[in-house]
Amino acid sequence: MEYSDQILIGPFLRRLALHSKLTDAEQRALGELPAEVEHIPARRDLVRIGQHVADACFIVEGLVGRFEQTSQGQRQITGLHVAGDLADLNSVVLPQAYSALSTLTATTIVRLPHAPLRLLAGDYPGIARAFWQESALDAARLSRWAANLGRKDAVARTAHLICELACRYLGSPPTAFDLPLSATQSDLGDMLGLTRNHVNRTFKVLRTADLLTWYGSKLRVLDFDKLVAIAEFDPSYLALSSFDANG
Amino acid sequence: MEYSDQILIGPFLRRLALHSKLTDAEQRALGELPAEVEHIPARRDLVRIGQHVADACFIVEGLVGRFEQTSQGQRQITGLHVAGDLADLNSVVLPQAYSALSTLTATTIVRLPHAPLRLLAGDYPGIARAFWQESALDAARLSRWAANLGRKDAVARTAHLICELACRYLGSPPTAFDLPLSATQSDLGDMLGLTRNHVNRTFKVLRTADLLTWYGSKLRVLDFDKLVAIAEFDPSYLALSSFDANG
DNA sequence: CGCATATTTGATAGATTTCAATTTATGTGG
DNA sequence: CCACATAAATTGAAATCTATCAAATATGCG
Repeated sequence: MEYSDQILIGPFLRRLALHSKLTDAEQRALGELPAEVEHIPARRDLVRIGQHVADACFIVEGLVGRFEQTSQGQRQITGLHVAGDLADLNSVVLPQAYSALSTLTATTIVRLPHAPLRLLAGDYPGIARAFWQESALDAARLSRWAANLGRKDAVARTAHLICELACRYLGSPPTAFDLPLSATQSDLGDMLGLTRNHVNRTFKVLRTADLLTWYGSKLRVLDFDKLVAIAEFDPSYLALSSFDANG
Repeated sequence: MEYSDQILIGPFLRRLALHSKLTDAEQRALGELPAEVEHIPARRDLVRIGQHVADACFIVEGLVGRFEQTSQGQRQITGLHVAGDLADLNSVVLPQAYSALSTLTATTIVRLPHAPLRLLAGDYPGIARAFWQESALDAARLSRWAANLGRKDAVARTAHLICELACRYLGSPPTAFDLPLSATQSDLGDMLGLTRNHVNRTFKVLRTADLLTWYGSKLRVLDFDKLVAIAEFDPSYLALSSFDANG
């Protein structure tokens, strides 16, 4: 165990508390969960489709994607998890995985066994509700992600992805900033439902319009507001405190 | 009140019991929820984006869609709810709606106020877990829906939609059957991320291949297995008992 | 340096949208 | 039952977007 549990789970606790009111006892109970850090390289499966999962992955650092795959080997990323997310909390109530979970970058995680999570949810209604709410937010993000794939062209779709990621990384709408998006353009294609080839062209368009630059595997956003406009991005579905209060 | 509550909620109870074990007391408590039937015409909003919702909609009969919409008036349907679904159970923990909910056909619903649902979830851990699980299944369907939009062409996408709907209507994989899909091709376009124009052409392809017929607003599937093959459809994510057991 | 991987670019084919028009259903009032 | 109005389905042609194939250029790494 490298850090104290409290420090690890802290960001997630803050996130939960943001939407749900947790009593001191509930917060303490969450903080006492067993936690052992694991360092995982990029491009590794945390969960495979069909696997019977026995723990949920808390992301300490890094970027993790939710993958669907066709038999042809085609992949579609349907959601992302950043530091502070409890990536597959769903698995507590659905142990059989219907999507895969893979690291996009080198990632530090903590595996939280289902058993104590179930006990917590059973003993503390506030925790049960907070967990359920996380799944509901997951669904809200997935729904928006689907709308993106269905009804926006490559440029707007890409802009929307960048906006979502920026807000979730920073917790607030930024102006100009660096996004540690160390994913390849292939990965971006899997997120956007585009070929890596077309991702490249699309980024070129955004670069030419002076909306962003792309150096190394880091993205610098130059004009967030214009990206928001192109993407028709409305951050309220992310339920981040910086944007609006949420009951 | 037109029917007894038990009869109304019955299908949903059976669905819940399919995944989660509920005690007799829990089932009884659910059965005692207040229930008043409402008949709603096609093409009406049950929930608008941004609205602060105070009850969840149980679908007794009909077809309801989850809508995302762009400012340009473009719409994308990201999921469907059929008879027996508790459509926006999510709203119990996320009262502010991030997606709209609209009827696609004439629909009979029961509005279940949040307050008693919250009490039930607080008093009975089994119910809390069952509700959470419904949200998790919602997320699983949304993820697959997104993958569909991102990585399949019009024909495969359409085939997949039909397969999902068929399985959810019938609860089991059918051979040849009628699908009461009384949605216009425009609505289908909103589901599939296609123009109504291209939906029409796509159905023509499926018809020409003798996979289905389309008369009135009813769909007859002629070759379910071939549709499954085209769609690369794997029903396990629907967690219907007829396909596989689910922990 | 040499290799592997990722990015960039070009040319072409294919899929889908858009615009436009026609035909076919569906409903409504007389 | 008919005439009419309206909405939906069907079809066509052109424009646009994206994928596919192929190659060239960077970039990182041992």
